[in-house]
Amino acid sequence: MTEHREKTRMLVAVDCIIFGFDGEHIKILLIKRGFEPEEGKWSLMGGFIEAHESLDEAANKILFQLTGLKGVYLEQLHAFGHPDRDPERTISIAYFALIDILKYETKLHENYHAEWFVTTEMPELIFDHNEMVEIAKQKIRYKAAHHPILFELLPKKFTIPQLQSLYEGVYNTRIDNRNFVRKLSSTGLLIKLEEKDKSSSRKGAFYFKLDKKKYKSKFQAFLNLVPNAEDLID
Amino acid sequence: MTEHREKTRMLVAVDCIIFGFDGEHIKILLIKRGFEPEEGKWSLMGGFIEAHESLDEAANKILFQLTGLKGVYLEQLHAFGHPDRDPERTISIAYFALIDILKYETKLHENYHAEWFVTTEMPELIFDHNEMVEIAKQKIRYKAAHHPILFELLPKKFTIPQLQSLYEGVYNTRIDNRNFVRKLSSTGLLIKLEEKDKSSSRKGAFYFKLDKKKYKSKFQAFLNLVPNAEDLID
DNA sequence: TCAAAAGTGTTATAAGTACACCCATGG
DNA sequence: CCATGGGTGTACTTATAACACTTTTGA
Repeated sequence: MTEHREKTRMLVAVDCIIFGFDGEHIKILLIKRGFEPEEGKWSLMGGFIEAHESLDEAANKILFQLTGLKGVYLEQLHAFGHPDRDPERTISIAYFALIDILKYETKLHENYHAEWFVTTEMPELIFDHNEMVEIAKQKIRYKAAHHPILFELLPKKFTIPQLQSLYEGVYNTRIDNRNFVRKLSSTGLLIKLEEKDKSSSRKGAFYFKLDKKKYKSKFQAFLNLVPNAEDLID
Repeated sequence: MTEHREKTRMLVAVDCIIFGFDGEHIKILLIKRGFEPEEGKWSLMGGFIEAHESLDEAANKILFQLTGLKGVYLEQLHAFGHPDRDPERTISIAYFALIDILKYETKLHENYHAEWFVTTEMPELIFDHNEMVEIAKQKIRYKAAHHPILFELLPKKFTIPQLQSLYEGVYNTRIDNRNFVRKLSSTGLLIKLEEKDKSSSRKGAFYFKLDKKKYKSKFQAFLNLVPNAEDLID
């Protein structure tokens, strides 16, 4: 961008940190590499940027290759560029995705030897991928403290107990159920359905769905669903 | 990062959005390009990543070249990679810096034909640099609503009226002085000095300095110095 | 003495937190 | 009929917002 000194051309990659929630735990989708370098080791799904595509396009493509999903929540996280982060000089732009784990097509697992891992029990990853995952977890905790992104991890209809255990999982803390419900309903984001989910209790828990209009309009508002959401790092 | 298809190597650049505050306005430091491409037009200061350096190192180097400053606030903003953002395919990692405009060595202006511009009266910039600046302004508004980053723009000693007009400038709003002072003192970040700044009133305004220990420890805390800090975009 | 900016308190409203019991149901 | 998880209300504390007058001083 400035004067012409020697211009070093480099590989530029995109790596995706894909989060899902199975009703109990936050999980990350990893692949066991069937190719060099580092064949046989676990890594994030990624790929090189091609000449014709933008970063966002590349990230969406990679996400689609592994999950079969389009139009899901995907956000640029950070660019990583330590000279020795990869055997050949490569800059990687990391993205994180939040997907409904049930929409994910399990068949695609096999092509890529992919597997979901609970975020607290992850294998060693190649290159700086462990660092990327840590930064992504931090970012989600930071952002979800004020914006309703965690809904992206849930199916269209979900129960309050599910939602609460999602927040409790992300923040590794117990949340008072009465305060949680009050804050939730003050957002006006939820619409109560007739139907109940009877799968996890005799009484059953009512399903809710998102009010999509309000969701879009309040997406940037500060919601504060998480108590004591201080000391979070961006 | 995934299977070997054709690997396209690209130029990777760093561009710096450098913010300063002159006591009245937030300003951005731009250079008039003395080199191709786009010679004679205004742009951000930038440079290509070299083979041996990390992204942060490159950004710090570029900042130093233009300002003579080291160790100032510098944060990665976003990676830009539209295929046609630049005549030759280039990925640019944008950083933003917050500097004390008085520390800046004016001599360096001349080497680069640099000039400070009020953020509301900026010239047309090359490539996607206008977009970068917009995103940087947004980011600062978002971040400064909860974290005390704006102190990075002030000299070691500063007055409350200066600080307030800084916030008023960033958010383009008037802030109630009594509420502002109360919130400020509840943070415990400021230490009152004996000395007064007599330059802008007969009465004079007391200088304050940052309590650096508390500043570091509270840097991640949510401070909420900005009223109605909602509807801010990350 | 007055113009111009600095500095200071109170009250009302809203939000957050802590806390414990009843409800509905299937087995 | 009882064990299990779902659902609800109240009182207290804290934070925020609105609001106007007095102080200091150099010219």
